Amino acid sequence: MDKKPCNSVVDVEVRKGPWTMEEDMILINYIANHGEGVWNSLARSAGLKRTGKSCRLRWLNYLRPDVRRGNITAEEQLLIMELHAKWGNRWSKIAKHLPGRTDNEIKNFWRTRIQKHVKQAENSNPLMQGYEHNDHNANSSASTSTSQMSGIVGHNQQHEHHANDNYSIQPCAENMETSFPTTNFSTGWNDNNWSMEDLWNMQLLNGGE
DNA sequence: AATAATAACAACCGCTGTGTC
DNA sequence: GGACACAGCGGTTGTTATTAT
Repeated sequence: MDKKPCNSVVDVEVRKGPWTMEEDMILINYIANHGEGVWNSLARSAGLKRTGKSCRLRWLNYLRPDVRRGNITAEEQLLIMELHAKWGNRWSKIAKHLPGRTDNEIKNFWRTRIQKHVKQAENSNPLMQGYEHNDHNANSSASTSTSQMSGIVGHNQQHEHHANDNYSIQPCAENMETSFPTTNFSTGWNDNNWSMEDLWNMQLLNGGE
């Protein structure tokens, strides 16, 4: 990392909140031409009124071409649970074993879906009580937790059918492959909701400049 | 149909580790 | 070795969408 005198972006006007399509385009174009890294200066050079941190996060979690979105498969769920049982909240470490998934996505998935069911299961089944402690104690038995959690996945499926009609515990590398390239994460259209395909198509049309 | 409650997700914040000067 | 800037991580919050009443 080189260390140059660097006027803080914070001094200037800093935009916060949801990214606009225009900002996304600027970021994509800039990275396509100059590559990623040195995020603070990137943000300035690209003319984005965002912090480098914000740019990095947006790129890593959302704009990167290899980011997979939506529909976490049953295999991925199991893997997440297994790795979480092993490592605890080491989201980035877990994410490395799930190609295309981001730590943020896995973290959100865990907190919003799995943890909820763990709590429910705990209330109805004392056997589950060891699991949540893995949040704080990553050394608990992985195999025990995982096998118990499998039941939860099944339960989860019943509630998640709207999100993934293909849920079934069977080898679904095929599912993953076929669904990935055409995955459209949009749930609707508004100023802030466009498909990555659109953005990348536009980027290509612009000739990357 | 309107409203409230809940779920899901995107983004921000604070902290820590690392490299450079 | 200390100061600084950047990168990365994990926790938390805010917003939007969906479901239930």
